[in-house]
Amino acid sequence: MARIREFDIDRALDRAMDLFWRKGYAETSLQDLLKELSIGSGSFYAAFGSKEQLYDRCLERYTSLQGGDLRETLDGTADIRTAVRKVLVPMIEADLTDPTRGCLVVSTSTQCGEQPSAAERVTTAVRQVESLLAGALEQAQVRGEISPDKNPRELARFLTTFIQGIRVVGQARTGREFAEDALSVAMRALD
Amino acid sequence: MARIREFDIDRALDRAMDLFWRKGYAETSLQDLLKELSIGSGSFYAAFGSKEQLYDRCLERYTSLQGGDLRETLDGTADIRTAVRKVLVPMIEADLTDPTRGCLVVSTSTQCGEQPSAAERVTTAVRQVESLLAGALEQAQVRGEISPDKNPRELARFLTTFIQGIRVVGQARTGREFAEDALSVAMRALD
DNA sequence: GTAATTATGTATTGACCAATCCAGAAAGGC
DNA sequence: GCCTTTCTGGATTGGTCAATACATAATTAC
Repeated sequence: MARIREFDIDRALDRAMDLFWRKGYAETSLQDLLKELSIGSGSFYAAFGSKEQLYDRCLERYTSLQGGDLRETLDGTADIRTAVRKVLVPMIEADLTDPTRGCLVVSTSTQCGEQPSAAERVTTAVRQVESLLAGALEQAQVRGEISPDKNPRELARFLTTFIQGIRVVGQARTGREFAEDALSVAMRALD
Repeated sequence: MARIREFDIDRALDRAMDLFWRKGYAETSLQDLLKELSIGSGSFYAAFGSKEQLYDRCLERYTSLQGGDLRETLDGTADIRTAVRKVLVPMIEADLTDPTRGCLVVSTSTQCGEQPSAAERVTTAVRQVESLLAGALEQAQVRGEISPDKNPRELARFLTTFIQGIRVVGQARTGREFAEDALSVAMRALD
């Protein structure tokens, strides 16, 4: 019927997501993207519409991947405290390894406040984290790991907020000890 | 000796800081700044050097003002729990009133990772919050408001991290209840 | 093989960007 | 009044931006 596309859209999305993640929306120019994806502008606009639309798809992909990871960790770990640590420690490590990267949701929330679709995705992402944590905490409470007088939703909202904080101080380069001290206090909220 | 400057540098700095705060670094063009400050480009570059240098001065001003407010609240409030609430509740309220504004330090940390002077100011700002909180917590411990087996520095690092998280979820528009639930759990860390 | 359709990449568009230039204005020294 | 100095703001610079236009290449249907 017609000429077939020479590049893999999903691979391109992954690469674009990674570039936005590293450089941020404003600092990533179209030329940067074309170079990274090794395609021309014709192909770019035919496939993605615009830089803004591509960013939206990348953000969607990011939150979907992050949500999947979170769900997997929470579902696959017996003890809730171990599970929460399994979620948070890799974040601390990631920020130590590469402080420029951070979290795409956090940077979107500060950079794209004027773009409605991005703002909506940020809200959804935070709500998703809240809801996954709340579910895991409820189950842990049923298992008796969490005191019956705790409120799982409150705890989930607290942990969600704390996670965002960890991503910020991670980028602030305050070091491992800082984040680990904060984490050890936060963990006691579950007791 | 020579012609005197027709605008007040400090007033201009305040207005510029406010503009950067509302729109972010990348989204604030030089024309925006010139219009906001009601000056021409000649005066601008004579007074501030460059957009980047101006941003740095605005950030310095912001952290200095925020630090002063924090110190004042902590010093001027007898009970540490009341003091911490007095710090956090207005932040929650501010994010509800104007979710686009957020915190200049948080947005700088995600936007200006490549600019060394900005990154350094972010680190300093976070360290300053940590240190002010640690001082207040130590005093509270001496007064007997905080259990002797608590570590003030750990608590300060925790609260500092949590504050950054509050600023992020504030921009994520998850609503008042979310932030207040998170806060009520966080406060129990002091018990 | 020809027509129809879509992908590709270069060249180009108009807008905007931060920053500089420069001619003139305003101030004080003498 | 004149000279020196600094401020002022419009005009201009060179560069980059996202996006489009278009000629060409590749593919399938028939």
